[in-house]
Amino acid sequence: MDTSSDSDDDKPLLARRVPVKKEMEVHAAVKPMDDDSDDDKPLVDRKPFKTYVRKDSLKKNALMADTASPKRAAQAQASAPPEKKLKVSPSFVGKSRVKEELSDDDDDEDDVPIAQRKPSISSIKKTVLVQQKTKASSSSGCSANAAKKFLEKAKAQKLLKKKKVVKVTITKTKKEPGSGEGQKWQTLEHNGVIFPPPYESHGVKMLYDGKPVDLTNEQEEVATMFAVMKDSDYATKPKFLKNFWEDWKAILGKGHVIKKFELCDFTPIYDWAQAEKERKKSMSTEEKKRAKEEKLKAEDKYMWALVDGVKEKVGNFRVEPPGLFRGRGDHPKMGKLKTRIMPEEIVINIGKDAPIPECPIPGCRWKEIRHDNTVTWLAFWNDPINNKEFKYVFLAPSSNLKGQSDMQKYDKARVLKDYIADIRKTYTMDFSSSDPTRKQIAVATYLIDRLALRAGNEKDEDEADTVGCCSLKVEHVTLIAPNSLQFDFLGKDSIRYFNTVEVEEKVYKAIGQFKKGKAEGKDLFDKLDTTKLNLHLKAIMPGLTAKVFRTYNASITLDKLLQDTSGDTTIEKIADYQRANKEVAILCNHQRSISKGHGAQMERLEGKMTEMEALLEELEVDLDRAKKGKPPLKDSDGKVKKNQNPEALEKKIAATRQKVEKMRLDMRIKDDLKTVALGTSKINYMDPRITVAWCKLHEVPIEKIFNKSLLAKFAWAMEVEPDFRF
DNA sequence: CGCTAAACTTAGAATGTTTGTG
DNA sequence: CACAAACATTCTAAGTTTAGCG
Repeated sequence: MDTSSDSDDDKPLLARRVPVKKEMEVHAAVKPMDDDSDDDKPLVDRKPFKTYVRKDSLKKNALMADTASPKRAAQAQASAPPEKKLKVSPSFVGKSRVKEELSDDDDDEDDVPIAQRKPSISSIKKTVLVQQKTKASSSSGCSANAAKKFLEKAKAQKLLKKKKVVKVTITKTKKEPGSGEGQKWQTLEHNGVIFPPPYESHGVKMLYDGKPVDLTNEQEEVATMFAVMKDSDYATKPKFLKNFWEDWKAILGKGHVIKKFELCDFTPIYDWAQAEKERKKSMSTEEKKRAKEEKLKAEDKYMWALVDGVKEKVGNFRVEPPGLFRGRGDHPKMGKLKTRIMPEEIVINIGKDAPIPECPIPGCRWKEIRHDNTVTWLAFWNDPINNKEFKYVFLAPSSNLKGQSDMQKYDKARVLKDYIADIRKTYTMDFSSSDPTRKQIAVATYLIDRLALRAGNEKDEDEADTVGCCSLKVEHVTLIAPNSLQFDFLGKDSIRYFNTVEVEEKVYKAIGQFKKGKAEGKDLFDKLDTTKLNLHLKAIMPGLTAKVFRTYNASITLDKLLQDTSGDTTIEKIADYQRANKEVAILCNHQRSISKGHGAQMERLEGKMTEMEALLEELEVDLDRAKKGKPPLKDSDGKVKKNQNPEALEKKIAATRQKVEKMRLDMRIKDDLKTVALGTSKINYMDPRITVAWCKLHEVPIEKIFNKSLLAKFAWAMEVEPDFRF
């Protein structure tokens, strides 16, 4: 595989992450790793197989049956034995309790209002269960000695391995904690959402044509939103300015003195805001702490929900404050006013028997109260920028509900593993299909599989113009003879995907054919959209959709790369992990912008480096002279250096050399990673069980890899065996 | 079906906090 | 101890997929 040349593959792989503006040569393809080692041989050589859906693989997958659709679930279960079991370690059941311990260490006041309420019947059962299990599994706590415990446990696990594996098997169905069809919960209590404070006027007057102007509160509020963005990139974008001006003008009203945007001077407001920032920064740590505590106390009741009697963290309980829309990339709506959301616009979802949260703004009421236990949201409102869309309030990633569905996501990807060989064979055959739709599906699937492209839905006129696989346009792919393709397009978040890959002859030809006779701007895959593609994928494997390939390839790549890590010390092991993580991030094209201090930081390191090298040279001279018995030279201040024996000098030289080497390496890593975002794949793509297992096997404390949030989010994955393979 | 509405996952930037270093 | 760099958290935009309807 082309991913194998470990020593120098960093460079070519990295070369792809090109900052959007710069052009750069691309040297190599990034390909997902997998264990199917014959995969890069011409796929044609493989024996074809008969049908899409193989009976033997169908039955593997009761668990794939799709969560949301009762109908499909029923079908899936009809064709597949429902007694498919899912292994769950005992502590899984007690997870929510463990999770709380994990995330609660900063405020142990569990019994805030919400928790005081009587638990529902089902929750009593659950709580008992939870408490029983807690003792057995309390090892994944996040306390000071957690790392030690983790290691001890890992060691024990390693030794005993097969022995005490008390696996509880539960029947896996689509139903979540609750029981009915598509039910997500039985009881749900929460306190609604918290609103941003009302606008407080600062009374600072902006200038119009050089003269101060009076503004109403509302006018001033919007002017301030704009003023404070002076230093951001948006302030230079014409579209942003235009959209802001349009919305603000409307608020100013017809007869207002302010007529022309060009005559507006917001600097007084900007200066005030800067001063305000400064003032806040200069508050004593005491004051800051106090303010923070107060805020926390006021918000505490909104932070938690009771789901089936279990206290769970709420994700985004804060209603988004008004502001100017910050769309990414070339977004047609950037700069538009995102208006303040009022309680009257908010729909609350809550258990039938739960008290309805009091509306925090006096004299207001909620838009609607629902009791829908087939969904997981606690509240939503219409997005003021795009009224057809919604903003939801969900539980935090550490919640049971989210954890369950996260695990299902990875389990689904693991099922794909059983199908992937056949899927690859099939699409390879279909590269030469005479049915044009089939051919396009084959090529699209190939790209999604090998390049980890996203599905690529159609986008509206009023969104940034970005694409994914199905929505690729003719100009996004260039043929490079003899058989390479160059991709250059803006994907999600307007992040550039720029990559040149060698592909199979047939793919190369097919792309050429798809492009032929089409003008720029035309769809490369004209017979295809994500719905059709996913429909096709579902026919191959229950629950299979385009995004599963990304999860699969990310996880399998991590799994593979972690197989042969060589680090001895913990530090080296962590570096090994990060290297693997980096590969995955590159595969998924996860980028970040170069931090603003990066250039300067590198220069500073460069300077230090030169310094050290100079020192090294000086030491060599000293050594030389010392060996010959000559007295040492004067140092830079003109003083005579103290005499040193050759042994000491040699030691010092060796140490310095080592330091220089380490620095060189650090610098390279820093530079390599300047545009690579490792976090996204860790949070969303790499099965945490791979990481946990690897940590156990290599006796690396899991805390070195997962921060507090991730530990809480991945509580469900903590008990895997050290020999877990994705 | 093909469309739109709805619900949920994934994403990078911005902001806040901790840690390392001189 | 001051400052910056690293790291963690928050924020909300931008995707994917599913549901439901005519």
